[in-house]
Amino acid sequence: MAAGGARSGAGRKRDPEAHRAVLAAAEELLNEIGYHRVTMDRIAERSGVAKMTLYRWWPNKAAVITDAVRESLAPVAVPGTGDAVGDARAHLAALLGTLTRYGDASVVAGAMSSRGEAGRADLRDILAPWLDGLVAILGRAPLPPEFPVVLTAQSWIGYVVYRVVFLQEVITPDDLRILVDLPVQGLREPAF
Amino acid sequence: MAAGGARSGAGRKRDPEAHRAVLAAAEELLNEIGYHRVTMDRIAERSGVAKMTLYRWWPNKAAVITDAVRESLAPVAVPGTGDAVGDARAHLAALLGTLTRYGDASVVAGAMSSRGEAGRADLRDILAPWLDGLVAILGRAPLPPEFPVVLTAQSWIGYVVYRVVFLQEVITPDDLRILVDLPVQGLREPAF
Amino acid sequence: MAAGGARSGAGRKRDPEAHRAVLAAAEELLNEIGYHRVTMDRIAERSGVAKMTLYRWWPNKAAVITDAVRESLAPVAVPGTGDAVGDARAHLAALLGTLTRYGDASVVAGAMSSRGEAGRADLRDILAPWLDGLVAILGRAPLPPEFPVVLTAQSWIGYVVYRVVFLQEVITPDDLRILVDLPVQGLREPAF
Amino acid sequence: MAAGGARSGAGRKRDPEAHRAVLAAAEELLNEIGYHRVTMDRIAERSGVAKMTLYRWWPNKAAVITDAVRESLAPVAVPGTGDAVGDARAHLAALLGTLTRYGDASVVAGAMSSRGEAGRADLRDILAPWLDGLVAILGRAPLPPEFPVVLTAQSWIGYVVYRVVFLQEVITPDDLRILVDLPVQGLREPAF
DNA sequence: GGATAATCGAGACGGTACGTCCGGTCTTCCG
DNA sequence: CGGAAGACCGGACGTACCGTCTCGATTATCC
Repeated sequence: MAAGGARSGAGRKRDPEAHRAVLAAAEELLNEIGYHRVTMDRIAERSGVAKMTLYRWWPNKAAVITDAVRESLAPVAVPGTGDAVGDARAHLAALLGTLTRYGDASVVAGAMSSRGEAGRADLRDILAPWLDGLVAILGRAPLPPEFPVVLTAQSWIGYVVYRVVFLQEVITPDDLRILVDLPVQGLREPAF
Repeated sequence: MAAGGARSGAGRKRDPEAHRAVLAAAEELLNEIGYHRVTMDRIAERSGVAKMTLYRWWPNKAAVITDAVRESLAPVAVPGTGDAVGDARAHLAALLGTLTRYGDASVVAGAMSSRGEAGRADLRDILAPWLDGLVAILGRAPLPPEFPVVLTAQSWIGYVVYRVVFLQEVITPDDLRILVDLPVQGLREPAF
Repeated sequence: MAAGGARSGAGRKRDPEAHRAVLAAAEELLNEIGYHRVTMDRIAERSGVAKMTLYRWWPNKAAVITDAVRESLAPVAVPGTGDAVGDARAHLAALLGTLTRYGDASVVAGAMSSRGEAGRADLRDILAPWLDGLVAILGRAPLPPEFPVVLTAQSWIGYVVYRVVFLQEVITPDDLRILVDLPVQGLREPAF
Repeated sequence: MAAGGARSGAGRKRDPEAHRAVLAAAEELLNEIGYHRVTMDRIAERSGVAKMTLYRWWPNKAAVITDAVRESLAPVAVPGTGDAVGDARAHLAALLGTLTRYGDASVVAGAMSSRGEAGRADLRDILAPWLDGLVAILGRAPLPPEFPVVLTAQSWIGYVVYRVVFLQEVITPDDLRILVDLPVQGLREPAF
């Protein structure tokens, strides 16, 4: 227009409450009815946020769920008792608990992946702290410098992901004990 | 009323060509446009088979895709050179090739899981030969009897699945070498 | 596909009951809640027909309503008592009744027009029988051959449409009597 | 809406330029993309006026368009040559030009009607000067006192509205000549 | 060979969710 | 303190896909 007027910088601010309500509703619904029955309409209804607003901030359903899951996960706390083997076991047990928090973790993971590189980045972001934690634990252990710390941690996480997320099998504490001992035992108790 | 008439056994026979055409079309489409853009209608159109016929033989889309994937995978050939470590590496490399055959393996896996227990059984069926192969290879190695053969094989497969399917990372031959050496090295070169 | 199979001409037949139910539901809703509150979803729900089926047979809401209106209108019966003036009056009164059948005829007409040429063709189709009727009535009257029969009929219909549809005014029987007498009176009672 | 106004004393004065810009933008858009594709957002964007400001002055979209149309229409000038028949023809020709100014006049009319009584009042306001003009012209003609002046004028306007707005037909000068002669000819040339 | 059955291609159908669009209201900040 | 900027709710839109359901035509088997 011609006369007077405000420049940019104006405009209503994004409602943080709406953002929070959406993620909360999404997470509740995920728990209650499972991924494939969660609907954008249902999220909108439950959160009291208009569907249009959902799509203003998230490109699609998978993105909302991803965000909700990430938000809902407790921050990863790395145990530090000094006993590397025990810490690793505890950390993996915690990861296991996280991965079984939602019934159909593999469906959720598939949904994330379906968003392409962005989705996989989300997946990496979610799993990265766990890897870092294991690496830190192993870093505190008296291992030879050439020990493949990262790869070991990856194989542990892989074991858990593979059995629990992919195959929905049950991992026992014993399994974790043996798993952690596997690469380290050669170092601790050299032979049989 | 009971005596007369033709009894069962009559009727047109199932067309085996239709079955083959469906799986071929499904696999092509999976390669070309990715899981979530494959539709039953598209499979029907491409294969020249009526949609109704699809549903006569498969309960749903995920089942068709699962079958198509299973069919398309080369039969698992377990190497048997006698060198357990080399065989394990070769076998894992082959698995790696299989898992990267379809761009979005994790989406497919998620889709399978979304079918519930039946889908996970399919997933297990597909992965079981690989596990069995590794177990067989390890069984031929000079390992102490209490060595956790199955768990070791699972951690290997887990490592590959986790990095390649979940995170879409690249696994190098070196990675595989280190991975396989990890649990075994303590046995071969007892101490430092 | 390869072997066996049916040729074209097959396929489930269009369900005539669905077609009928849609138009009935649309007409009911039009009467009950008015054009702009009629919704494709509501039509679908009321008729028990899937929304997708609506869009298979009609391009949009306006087309459905147009069809419903056309269907609901009683066939135009041209009176033929021999008294041209009386017949014309009766015919116009009937038209008037038709046009006030739906509260907001001009909204409906606007909706039809919004479909472009196709919609205007529908409008013409609906009004054409009324014009033809008046022309036929005038054709039976003892008028000089150069009398502008069609134009007269159009001016009569125009009068009714303009006042009743556009302005939502009330037309009295007296109005109609005077209207019809207007162009004819010069012929019947030559001068004043 | 027309005048509206700034209140007493304090505060910034209402910007008349904004008012003008809105109506100009609305009218341009109406010409360019047609009624149903004109949106309040587009009017706001084109005019540089905030949407909120639109709704401060006009109750809804139809009102803005109505105002824009009314503003854009040239003031009705009633011809007064003394020749009633010629004047009537000229006046109707001018009306015809006005009604065809916007492609989809019936859509606009429908939109106005959709506002209920208020909208129809707008419609009447727009058309009233034309009716008054014709009545004035007929009032200057040497007609018998009982001649239905208003009804005649209405039938003329109705003829034009019906054919041009409703059916989007073309009206020729000849049509108008015959139309006007119709009710009057009986008076001028009593019989055949 | 004729009746009986099962299969197939074609495609309409009910249902459900998607992602978009727009009308109209409300909030924030700038000049 | 008026107004531009723009987020927000509500609700309809038109599309896509799933899995079911007729059709009519096409084989096979059995009597």
